[in-house]
Amino acid sequence: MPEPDGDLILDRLIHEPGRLAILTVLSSVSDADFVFLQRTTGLTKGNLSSHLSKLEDGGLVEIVKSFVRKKPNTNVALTPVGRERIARHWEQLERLRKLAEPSS
Amino acid sequence: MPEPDGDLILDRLIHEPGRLAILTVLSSVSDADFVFLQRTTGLTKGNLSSHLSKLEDGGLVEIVKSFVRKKPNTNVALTPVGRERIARHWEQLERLRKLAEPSS
DNA sequence: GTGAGAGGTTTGCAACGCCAACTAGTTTGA
DNA sequence: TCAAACTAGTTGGCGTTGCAAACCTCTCAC
Repeated sequence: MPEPDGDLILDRLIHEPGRLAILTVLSSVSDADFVFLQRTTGLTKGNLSSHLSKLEDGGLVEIVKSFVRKKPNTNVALTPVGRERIARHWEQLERLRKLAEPSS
Repeated sequence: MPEPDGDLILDRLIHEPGRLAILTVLSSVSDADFVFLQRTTGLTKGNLSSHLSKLEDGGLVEIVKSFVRKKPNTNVALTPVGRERIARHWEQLERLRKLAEPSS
């Protein structure tokens, strides 16, 4: 089965809209806590929780749990790997979009 | 539950990598047959078939089946609606990507 | 006619996303 | 003081999806 164009394979872990939103927010803030992410992405708690687990499993983010003012606090930040992979992902999308432009 | 940014909701029908690839190819060629799409997208037949059905159900593409040199031939083209929706989708992605750029 | 190949479609299943329900602890207030 | 309400998440159940393998129908070469 012929590959389409070499490396135009989109990373599903990143591509999923919910996670893309999370990663996008994280790209611009260095780190964020659960509540902040929930507000900015519009995801439900459950959703956000499971997406974060997957991103952590994939090594894209680092999660640090602690207690802030006696309440549980989940802090999330991109790992260097995550930062690189999301950058690559945007490049892939850009490349794909270019293909779609009929030179017009 | 607060909406994240109003209309930054990604269209899942379009966003799915396989279909994004199909739509991207179709954006640049006006119409294409099954085999051509399979080659350019790298999808398997089964996959391509089911994705095309979904795109058709969603009104994004028009599918015309006929016989070419006695063999079945499936021809696919974007509908005006499809063309518009994929354009909007790229806009949404662009907006999202902009959010990720920390002004650097 | 028989085998190989083209051009797809259908099926079966694992993985995924999503919401609702639940857990664990804290604050409020009667 | 003790229960109701709130904060901050996690887990479970379920429907949907994507994927590849198996299958189908027809054609052509021999």
